[in-house]
Amino acid sequence: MRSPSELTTVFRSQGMKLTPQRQLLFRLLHGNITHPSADALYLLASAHMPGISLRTVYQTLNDLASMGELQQLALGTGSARFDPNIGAHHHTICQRCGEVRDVYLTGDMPAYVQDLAGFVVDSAAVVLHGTCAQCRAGESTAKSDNRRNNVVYNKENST
Amino acid sequence: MRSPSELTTVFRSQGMKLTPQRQLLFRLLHGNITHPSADALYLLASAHMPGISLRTVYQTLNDLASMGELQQLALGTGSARFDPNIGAHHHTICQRCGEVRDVYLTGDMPAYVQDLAGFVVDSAAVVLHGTCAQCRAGESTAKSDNRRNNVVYNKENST
DNA sequence: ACGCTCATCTGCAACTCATGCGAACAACCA
DNA sequence: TGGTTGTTCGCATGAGTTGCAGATGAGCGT
Ligand SMILES: [Mn+2]
Ligand SMILES: [Mn+2]
Ligand SMILES: [Zn+2]
Ligand SMILES: [Zn+2]
Repeated sequence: MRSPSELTTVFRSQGMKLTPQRQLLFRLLHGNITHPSADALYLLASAHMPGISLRTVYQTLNDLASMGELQQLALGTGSARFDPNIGAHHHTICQRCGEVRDVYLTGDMPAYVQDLAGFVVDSAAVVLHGTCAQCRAGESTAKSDNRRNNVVYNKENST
Repeated sequence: MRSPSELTTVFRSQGMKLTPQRQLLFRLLHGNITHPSADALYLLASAHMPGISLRTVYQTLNDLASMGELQQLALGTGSARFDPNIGAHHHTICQRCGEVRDVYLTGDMPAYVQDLAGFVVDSAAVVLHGTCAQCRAGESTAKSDNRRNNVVYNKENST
């Protein structure tokens, strides 16, 4: 995803308005490596702008995704995850706490044993399911519903 | 997934009952390569046993999945897909019609550029997003909601 | 600065997919 | 055949997401 100031230019050039809600979400998403869900981002945004609506968060996430500024990940955790890192990379997901982290693989996909019967591949997604170090260390810190905890406001984006 | 007769033995040995609903679903799933959703399987089952409930289909799919007889795929198409093929393999998914097909890859995953920071991998899933041959051929045959059509009762399992 | 206009925001209803629940049912065994 | 108990079914509920329409306000021309 491009920087908030670059997005400012892009949005203006498309006749779109620069609302405080959008500006906040731009800042919260830029450089965010937590792969937040819409709800997680909503909680985070609410701390900075009480009253912002979940609907607006969804709206903005969808806008950014359809503009190609965000990648939408469907990892089967119940809710979609959004990723401002739109470069080629893959993910690990902890089956216990839901944390998603980036993984960069060497080389390309292996060759196919069978031909794909005319199927044309647009993109390949590799998802490594497993358990993160923190969850393996202690059960006490890893509750079943701490999926929201993995959204940590990274200092770089702080006001 | 094991054969219906094998599952009969397994279920009985676990104190579970062999209802007609379960027997039908065993037959409809065995060798089924369409990766049906619960709803798609429900529609198929309803043709053979009018009155069977969607709830029972979900129940049986979950039972089989937790017994390790089925693989549950979260491909982000809106609903979970169930796969009686529990061997190591991967999938293509057509972004237009939702068709899911098996893909077998040569060799193992590429080595990781970065270490996984203590993350222990249980399984790796590769999903190739793209467009199937049929959808590329003609728009006319590929409506947006023909996701249900991809469940074809394969002759081998016919009564 | 002011007012106009139209994109946006917000709250709520609706929708899809999946599960919880309890009464009716029926497979299995004695 | 009758009783026990797992199963089925219908409906309510829940999570996640989108549709909708009135209120709001950003951007622009004056
Ligand atoms: Mn990522
Ligand atoms: Mn498969
Ligand atoms: Zn974890
Ligand atoms: Zn297709």
